[in-house]
Amino acid sequence: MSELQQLHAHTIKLGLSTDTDTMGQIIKFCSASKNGDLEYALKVFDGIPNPDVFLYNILMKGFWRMASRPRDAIVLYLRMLHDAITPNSFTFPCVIRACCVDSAVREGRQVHAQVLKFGFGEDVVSSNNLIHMYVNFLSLEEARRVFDKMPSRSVVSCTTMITGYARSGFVDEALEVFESIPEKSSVLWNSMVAAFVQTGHFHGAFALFERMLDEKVVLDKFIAATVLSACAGSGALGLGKWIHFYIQSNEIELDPKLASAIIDMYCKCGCLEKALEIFNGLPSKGLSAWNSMIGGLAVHGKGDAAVKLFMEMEKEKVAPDHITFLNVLTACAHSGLIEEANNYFEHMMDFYGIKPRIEHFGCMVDLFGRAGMINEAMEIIEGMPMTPDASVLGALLGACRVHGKVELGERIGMEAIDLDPSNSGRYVLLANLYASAGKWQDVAEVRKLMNDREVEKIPGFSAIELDGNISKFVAGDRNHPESELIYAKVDAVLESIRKVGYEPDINEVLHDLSGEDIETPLCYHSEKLAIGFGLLKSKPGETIRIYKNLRICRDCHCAAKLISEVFSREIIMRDRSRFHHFRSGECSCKDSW
DNA sequence: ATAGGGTTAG
Repeated sequence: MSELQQLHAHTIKLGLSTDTDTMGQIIKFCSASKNGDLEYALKVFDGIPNPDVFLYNILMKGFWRMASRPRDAIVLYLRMLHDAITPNSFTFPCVIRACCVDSAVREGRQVHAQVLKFGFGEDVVSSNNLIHMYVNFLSLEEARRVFDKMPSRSVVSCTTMITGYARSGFVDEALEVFESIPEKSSVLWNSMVAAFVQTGHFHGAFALFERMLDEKVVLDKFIAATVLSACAGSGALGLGKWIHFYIQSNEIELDPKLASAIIDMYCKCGCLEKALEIFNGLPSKGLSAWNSMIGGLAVHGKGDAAVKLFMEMEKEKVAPDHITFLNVLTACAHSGLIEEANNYFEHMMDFYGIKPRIEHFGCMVDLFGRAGMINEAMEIIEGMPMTPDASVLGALLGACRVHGKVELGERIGMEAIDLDPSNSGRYVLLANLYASAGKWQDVAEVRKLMNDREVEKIPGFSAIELDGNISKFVAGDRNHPESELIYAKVDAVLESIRKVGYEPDINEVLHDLSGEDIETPLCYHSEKLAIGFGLLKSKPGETIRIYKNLRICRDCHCAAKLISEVFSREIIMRDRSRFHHFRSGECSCKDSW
């Protein structure tokens, strides 16, 4: 910047201080390069009597890109029109983006009209930015209308559309757009893999990734991060390790996001030690790496370690963000650290000035709910500055179910269901709550409501990976080719733990939280089939890792503890909300989940 | 003439 100022002084001496082209270069440097200075650019701009369209464009770019002042970019555009300067094809991408990041919906639509008025309706870049803007406004129909009207769509148009569909959960529409363009770039491939991941279609993500490798598309750091998140989401450790190895052997740069994706993958696939090893080995730990590691310790029930790591982070002067606190609070919730959570909740607001979001309140509700402090949980909900959403109420409903608060749970459950009628979990929770109180009539009514509304039940499954192959089991499943053997093993295993006191809890069958089919005998729940298969196929002493998409049921939890003791096996099971490490007859969750 | 668009973690 200092060299630039010297140069600027020089140009003034030469009498060029009002020369548009020369000043254009100076403003371009100030408002478009990394170490520029927007204020300086503004001063220079103000000294120019008749700025041309290039000057306006480049300064608008500076406003939204360098200074995050999108509003000023929009104002500058208005001034430009007022000065009767005709916009060109470079003008609109800037203004549209400014409307987009400023969430200026009304202005955005007006700018769209002007794009057409000035004759840039067929400009590819302007159209792509319009699509991006409407996607950001969550107005997929308008985005699609722009997309459909384009005389020639680029691969960028498709990528933007796919990303938009994915964010709103429309994976089929995304796939249709993906297949519609023959020349696929690696960015496009990545956006489609990410679309599968974001919508929870991990299988689709892996299948597309394989197809991508077949077509010899280069596996870059973006795709690596996306596939790692798919591995994290589905517990696919084998593939996750493969990607990690690939990154190392191809010397792909470990940027903060990629490092965080690797750590998160190891955490979510049950390898906490490996995650710590990578975390500790990072030459410089970005905020994202700290966040992932704290979050990992949280879901593994290591609240103390998570809190300690957070303190270390403060010592290293890394500024935490709202995710850091979400993870710290989650850690406290899963370890029953009530006082610490209260302190950090305050600390976040008072010391760091971070306003709690709805997720933070949800976390506090969960914390008190798990600890059976229902009144405190209620107080959190009543004190929230925003309307509680279904997930906050769902957390309280879960607590009511566990602690037998039938009346409150009934009221909260109804509210949560009304707010999000398509979420099957809340119906199941409410039905379980009624069942535990013996209110069978109400159980039947909830079931009927669910049927009438055609709410899709998520089938519970347990998955186990052995030698890189993933086997999936649902309750009472006989589809596995070795199913005879597996069932015999399960029977034998249950017999041997019965000798040390296992008794199937018949009463719990009707109101467990696992979402397994109620008709299936407890002894063939998917968790037990997966454990049986694991014992059958692995060597003595090897750790058994299981992934369950819903929450583990109470009876399976009890059985797993005993199995870990009788068979001297460590069993690491990830369920919907956390990890359970079964070892020597005990579980790391200390029976509160 | 100069300049513009899409992808990844928590």
